[in-house]
Amino acid sequence: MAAATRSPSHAQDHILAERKRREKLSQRFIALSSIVPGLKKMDKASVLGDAIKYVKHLQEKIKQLEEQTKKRTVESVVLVKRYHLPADDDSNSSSNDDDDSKSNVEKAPEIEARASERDVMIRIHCEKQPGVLAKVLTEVESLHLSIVNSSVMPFGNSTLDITIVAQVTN
Amino acid sequence: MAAATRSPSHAQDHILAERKRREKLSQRFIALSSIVPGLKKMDKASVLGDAIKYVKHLQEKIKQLEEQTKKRTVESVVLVKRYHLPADDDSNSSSNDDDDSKSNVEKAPEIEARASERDVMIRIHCEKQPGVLAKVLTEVESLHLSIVNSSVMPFGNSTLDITIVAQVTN
DNA sequence: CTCCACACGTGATTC
DNA sequence: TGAATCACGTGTGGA
Repeated sequence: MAAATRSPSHAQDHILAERKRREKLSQRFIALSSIVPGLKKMDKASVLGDAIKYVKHLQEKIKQLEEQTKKRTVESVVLVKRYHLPADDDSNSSSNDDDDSKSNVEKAPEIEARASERDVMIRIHCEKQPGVLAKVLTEVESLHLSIVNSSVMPFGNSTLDITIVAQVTN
Repeated sequence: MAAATRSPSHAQDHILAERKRREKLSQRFIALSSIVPGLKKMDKASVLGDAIKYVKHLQEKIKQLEEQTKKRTVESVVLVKRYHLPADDDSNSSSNDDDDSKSNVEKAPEIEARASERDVMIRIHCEKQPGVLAKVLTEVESLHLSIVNSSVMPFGNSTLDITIVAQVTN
């Protein structure tokens, strides 16, 4: 009850440890205040408060941006159907997993087709991948089509625009 | 120097104020730790450290998402409406239609344009006419565009599909 | 029993 | 002069 902390050697140890703890905290406070923009008051309370407000703001912004990108990607896939590569398992795929931090943004290729007499035109706007042209061509030829003309154009950083004209072989 | 805190009435006031300040800080700490996901240690130091790390992560993510949306937004397809070429044809419409085997396909040229970064893609689906390519190219070049790639494909009997990739020259 | 983290009261400093 | 903030040393309680 009376004398709690004896052993003067460890007493000084305690005060030293506590001093170190405070220093660490102060350091973290400084670090936190350095990455939060628009800080007017450097109070500990203000730093914490503004940091909280800032984090909430960032979270909200991220949510909005992710919705935007999701909508955008879905919005530009309206043209034809979904592209079905062979050799892929068909699964139910109604998984309701919520997001992880990094969600892969999948871009569905836009495919447009039109026919006139014996000619068929296929236009594909997709991501630039090695071997995609050959894959598409073989895919097309595997049908009743003989390719008459084809053109591949790079567009932007990572996009390809493939135009194919083929004729039906009956 | 000697006696600092006079007025014993205000002495208790001081300790009270300090107590309130601590309470506010603790409250903020709790609030901060509640919005930072994946917290294992509830240490003040750990809360601060993880909050710092989390804020940095959010900032980085926002930067990436904003870049993505920028590209996506610009890349959206814009279907150009009826483009009236400076061709001066007074249409003798409707009167004597020759016996077409099929219904009249739309004669107005379809023009589609999309942009990504500095690249602009223009696709024209129109009737096959002599000199139409040169006309289109000069038309495009007369704008702020330098042509990077172009392709012309015949399609069907009397249709042309022109694809042009150009870059804005500012 | 030894660490570790916390809250407390208190003196000093600043506006 | 107050009011408000800070760092310090210390006691205490939980792993």
